[in-house]
Amino acid sequence: MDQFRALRYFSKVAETGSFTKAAGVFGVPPSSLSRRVADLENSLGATLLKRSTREVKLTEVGQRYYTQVLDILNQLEQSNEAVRSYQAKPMGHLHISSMVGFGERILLPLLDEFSQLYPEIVLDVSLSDELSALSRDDVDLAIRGGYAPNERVLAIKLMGNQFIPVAAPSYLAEMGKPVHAIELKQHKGLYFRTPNGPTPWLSYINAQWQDVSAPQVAVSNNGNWLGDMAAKGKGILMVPRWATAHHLESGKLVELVLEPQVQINQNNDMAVYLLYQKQRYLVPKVKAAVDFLVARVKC
Amino acid sequence: MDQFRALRYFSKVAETGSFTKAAGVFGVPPSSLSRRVADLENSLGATLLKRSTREVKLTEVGQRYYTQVLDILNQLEQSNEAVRSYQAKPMGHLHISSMVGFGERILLPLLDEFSQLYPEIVLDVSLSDELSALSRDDVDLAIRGGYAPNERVLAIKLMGNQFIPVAAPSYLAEMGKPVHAIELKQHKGLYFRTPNGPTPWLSYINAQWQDVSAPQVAVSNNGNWLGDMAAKGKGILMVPRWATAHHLESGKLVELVLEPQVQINQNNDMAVYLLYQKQRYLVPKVKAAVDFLVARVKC
DNA sequence: ATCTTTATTGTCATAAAGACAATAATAAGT
DNA sequence: ACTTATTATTGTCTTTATGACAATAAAGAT
Repeated sequence: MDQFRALRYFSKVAETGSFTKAAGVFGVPPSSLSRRVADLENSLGATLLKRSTREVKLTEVGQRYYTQVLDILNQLEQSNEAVRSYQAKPMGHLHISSMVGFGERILLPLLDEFSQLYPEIVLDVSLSDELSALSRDDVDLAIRGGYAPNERVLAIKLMGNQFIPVAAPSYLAEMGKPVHAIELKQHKGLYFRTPNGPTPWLSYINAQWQDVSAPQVAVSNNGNWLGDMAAKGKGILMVPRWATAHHLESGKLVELVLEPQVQINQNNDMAVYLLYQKQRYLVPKVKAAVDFLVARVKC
Repeated sequence: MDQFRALRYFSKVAETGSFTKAAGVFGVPPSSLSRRVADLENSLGATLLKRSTREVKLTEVGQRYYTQVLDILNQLEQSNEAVRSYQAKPMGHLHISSMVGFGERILLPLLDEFSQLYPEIVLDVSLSDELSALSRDDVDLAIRGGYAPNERVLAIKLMGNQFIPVAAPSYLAEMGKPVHAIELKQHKGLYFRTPNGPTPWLSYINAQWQDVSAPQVAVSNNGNWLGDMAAKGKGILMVPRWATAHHLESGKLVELVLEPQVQINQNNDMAVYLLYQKQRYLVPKVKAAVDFLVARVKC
């Protein structure tokens, strides 16, 4: 039995819920699929699909098997793709998904140069703070603030992602410069909205984590706007150092040194990670992009 | 091309470093492996193996590919094994749908023991008197009163479902004990509401079926409540023997012996059936439950 | 109850893989 | 340097597996 074919047939039938539709995809008569799937079920000694004339549904085992088979077929396809493109030069679509802030400040400015280096690569960049599934999908490279989701994905730490409190000199002149973390509660706060809600300000005071968030003046998922608000003296903002470097240099914002430290997360080992499937490093376009980004960004 | 076969051949050749040895493992001539591996290389457009007469070595891509392929083949084998294991021992979700009365009185008390017997089965029990279509719903087992519905479903008669008239001694003391069925019309009736409406009382009098229903005092689809009403002397109730056994034993209700017999249906071969779908490959969890229930419940 | 859609089965045609012998290539032994 | 032995590959035929197409059966929808 051609197991590979049987698995593709089976998973397509499961996906479409119909032998006829799936047969259409492969350009063969439904009877072929029926026979191959029956062979497969026979070899496993289990019923994978509940058939009726109107719909085809997965059984319980079928559902489990389907999930795994889909994953296996995907991996195989990726491995094949990697080998096929092995000796070709970097080309084709490269889908990069990045956090918005990092994308705007760091990634996009670099990509011009990358495009010139590899003119045959068509860039497709998505900026979003939602964490997209790297695994089964169409994303070649992802840049995220968290850790690797599974062992098939490789994570390279690009840079630290420590959030620091900043404010405009004018704001500090008016409201006073806070020294102890607890004083923040009397200030005005500008907040990032992550997919999990606005990020609180935390500080480790008297052997305990305390929320020292100031009253909200503005909340947004747009870092630029929050930065501008802060520069206008509207409040204090917790922001990654790399995202506000230009404001710090120009003097529009200054870093607040607080005692004890204020963070937005109990573990302060936040970092920006470059994620990709390790089996895809063989694909020239992926390798080119990974190498390029690591060379340019990594501290 | 049977890609999995090609992959198995390829990886065995890579592992043994020889077409001849690998061929021995599969019990086919080396020429077959040579052809399949060549096909594979052809389809990938890359050379995976460096051949010489003395040894076969992996190329650089070949090495990468080999590692990934090995992983994929392992996963597939595991998935297949998982299915076989599922077919070998009772496990997974078991969805049982039962009539309310039977479920409460008989089924649920038994299921604790069943759970202990088969800890890997997760029970999902729905109690309802609607007759859910066994085929289209995701019900593994159904318990219903009535007759065996159709071909594709296997039905096992668990117990009789004959309805008998019962009343409280206090009620009989007050209202008199009916002897002939026709007298019931002068009594008070408690009625089940089935999905088809309240069940009438029927009796075969003078070679004719007659409705001998008493005026309705209460109608409900809740057997417990009707039983309690009857025990309080509110009226006469037609109820399955198994559902009122406890009241009969405690003497709170007594069975009425009427001439001629009173039934709720013209055919008196009502029974409680255990229904499950006939499958090509027997699912252990279903078999376990069927066997268990038959052993415990069947008279 | 009838119709329509859909999966399955039967039968034949076609394509793919295996078997076996022959050949070519290369490293080892002399 | 020459021979030998081992091993992969190629040619040809046979066997097996898959596809094609028509016919049948079953289940939901009208």
